[in-house]
Amino acid sequence: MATVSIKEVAHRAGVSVGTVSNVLNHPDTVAIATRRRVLSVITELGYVRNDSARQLRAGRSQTVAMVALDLANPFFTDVMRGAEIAAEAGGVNVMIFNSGEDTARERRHLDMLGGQRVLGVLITPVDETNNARLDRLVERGIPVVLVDRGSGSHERCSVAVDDVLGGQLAGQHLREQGHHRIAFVGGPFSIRQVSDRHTGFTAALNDGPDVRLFSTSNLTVAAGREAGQTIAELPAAKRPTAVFCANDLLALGVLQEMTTHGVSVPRDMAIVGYDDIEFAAAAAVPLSSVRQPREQLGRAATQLLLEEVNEPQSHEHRHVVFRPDLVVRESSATKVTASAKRGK
Amino acid sequence: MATVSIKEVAHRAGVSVGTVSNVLNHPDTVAIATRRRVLSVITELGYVRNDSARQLRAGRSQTVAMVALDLANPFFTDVMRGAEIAAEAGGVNVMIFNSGEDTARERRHLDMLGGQRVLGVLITPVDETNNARLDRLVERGIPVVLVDRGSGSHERCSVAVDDVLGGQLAGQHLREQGHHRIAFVGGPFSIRQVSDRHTGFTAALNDGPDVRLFSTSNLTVAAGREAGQTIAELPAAKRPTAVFCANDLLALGVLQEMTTHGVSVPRDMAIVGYDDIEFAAAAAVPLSSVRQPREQLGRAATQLLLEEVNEPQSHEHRHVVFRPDLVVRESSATKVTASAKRGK
DNA sequence: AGATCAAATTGAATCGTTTTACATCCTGAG
DNA sequence: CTCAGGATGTAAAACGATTCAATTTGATCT
Repeated sequence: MATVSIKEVAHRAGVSVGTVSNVLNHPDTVAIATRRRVLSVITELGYVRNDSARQLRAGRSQTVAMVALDLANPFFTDVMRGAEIAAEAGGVNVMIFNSGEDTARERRHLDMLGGQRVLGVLITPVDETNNARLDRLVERGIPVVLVDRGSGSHERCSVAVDDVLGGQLAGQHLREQGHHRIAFVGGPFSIRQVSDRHTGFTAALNDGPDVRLFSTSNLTVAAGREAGQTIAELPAAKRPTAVFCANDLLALGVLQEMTTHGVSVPRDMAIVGYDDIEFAAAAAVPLSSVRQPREQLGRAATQLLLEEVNEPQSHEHRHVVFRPDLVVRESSATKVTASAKRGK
Repeated sequence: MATVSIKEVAHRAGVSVGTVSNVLNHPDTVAIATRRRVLSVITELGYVRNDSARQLRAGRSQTVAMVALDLANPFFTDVMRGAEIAAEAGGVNVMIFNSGEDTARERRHLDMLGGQRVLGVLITPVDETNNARLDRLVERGIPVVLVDRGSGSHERCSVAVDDVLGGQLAGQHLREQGHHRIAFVGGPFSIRQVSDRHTGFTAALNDGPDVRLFSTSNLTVAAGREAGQTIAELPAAKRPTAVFCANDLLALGVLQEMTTHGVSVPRDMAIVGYDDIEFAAAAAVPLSSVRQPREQLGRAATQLLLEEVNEPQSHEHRHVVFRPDLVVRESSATKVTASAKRGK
């Protein structure tokens, strides 16, 4: 309960507070004997530096904050992991906050971070368009990096993954497998990711087969099942032989419905998802999926942030765009290479 | 860039710093005209309180920390959500940290939290046994609440869910369904949750059928599939007609393998999982599962913490144990009530 | 011994708030 | 007209660390 300060340590060690501080921050400037004495008093009293005082003096903290859109989504926990790794390498701490897609909560968090004088903020904002609060942080010298929200803005750095390319990869793959009747399952198109993936997908098939669109109202397994049922009930001759889904949840729903209706995957129907969530590999028929380098995303974002923190004047804002890649598994393999590919 | 302080505001408003502080903290003690003037200067200059200074003065922050064992696990994100709700109600902030089951990382986080003088800590420690660092926090007046780690210790509060009871619920349920050959899939037993669930399960069946044990080396879908294969390949006459799995991932693996081997669920085989993860309801055959009140866990933990913070002297440490409940879905329903029960 | 210089240590100022004891002003009661 | 006492407002002292100019100490060289 008695919180012990540097002054008390100094007194007990028979030195001045300045010396104690030096032991902590510039150990090489203090004589070895003194250093040892001070250190032993420190452990004896259980002294712990008061970071508030430290930060007050320094003018800023040693912490960056990540404000995630939805921590229940594994995408963000992976990004977080990457951020933690990069932060550790840079000698700073990461504090995680969760906006839960709630503007008010996001606002509260940002205000608080401003008051805390954090080093910088990594954020996937709820609202892509109105970022006044972020601008205010930047004005006050707190750099902000956007994650997975590539507003081409030149005001700040951003990291993102190329969703158009992701769609293209899926399209090329299915085309190479010789499919002619192909469908896209996904929606709503107001979500940039969805429309980008669709755009890339159709582009890859532009001189080939038409893409039939099955629009969904959200990105859940249930929605996938609904679409899957519609598809499975089509007469076999008109039914697509391949489906690309805007995310893995949809794909899993479609897959289940195919199984239920006796449509064999991949023989009668190839399926490709997006995100490569953990369950993709663990599905009844392991699911092909477009993988995003999520951890890298977090690492890169943090590195950009620290760069800006450390060289504010020479820093130029950059927009890093990563390439996703396609993980082919049984659900879309022409020849079922089966267990060999059943990775994790 | 020019970070503006209370002094500047005071100067521009033609008052003393004390008055500005009062406007912020005791608005009713300052004349309405002055208050307005000060407030307008504040917004004009974009002044933001420096929390470091505030905390230094106050001796503590207005933040509680939650150190999660593994944020990639939805269990903890739900607990987190509960904690956030309760914290908000109590007027404090929550900072989330992730130890990722890594002792070193946990240690670093705890040290940092000590330095930050947080109000209190919610934690699921990596190591159940050695909590010296937690003791040190407590000694220094920072209360700690254990989450899902019910060390009967009288040193601190804890919240947990009764896993023995959870196992019992599953056992009773399967017994009521008239099953005679019953199996338990799970492991390793060094994990308390696993052994508790097993204990409760066998207890519920003690005067009835024997429980055949299929031990796994971890709690993944892959492990579940392995066990499922073994089970499915038993001659139908000796094969269990019901399986209780130590968690949902195992259950999903078992379910897949049954489907593959043409064993109909639930007709030939009932399956019950544990955790009620989001995918449980979305599985090909919606999965019965034992649900833990995870959000409540977080809420309760935070409330205990805040209680201890606010009344340190009168506070008595408590151990709150929640009751899980069984969600019956198709995978274990005698009569398939089908779509009616397909709720998310 | 005295001068010189590097190494070690000190003391005070500083960061931005909050708080407390005190001063000032004003109003209305006596 | 005076005075008590409530409203307002102020100045200065904390809070705990870091830093920097100044000082002391001690060793080395002549």
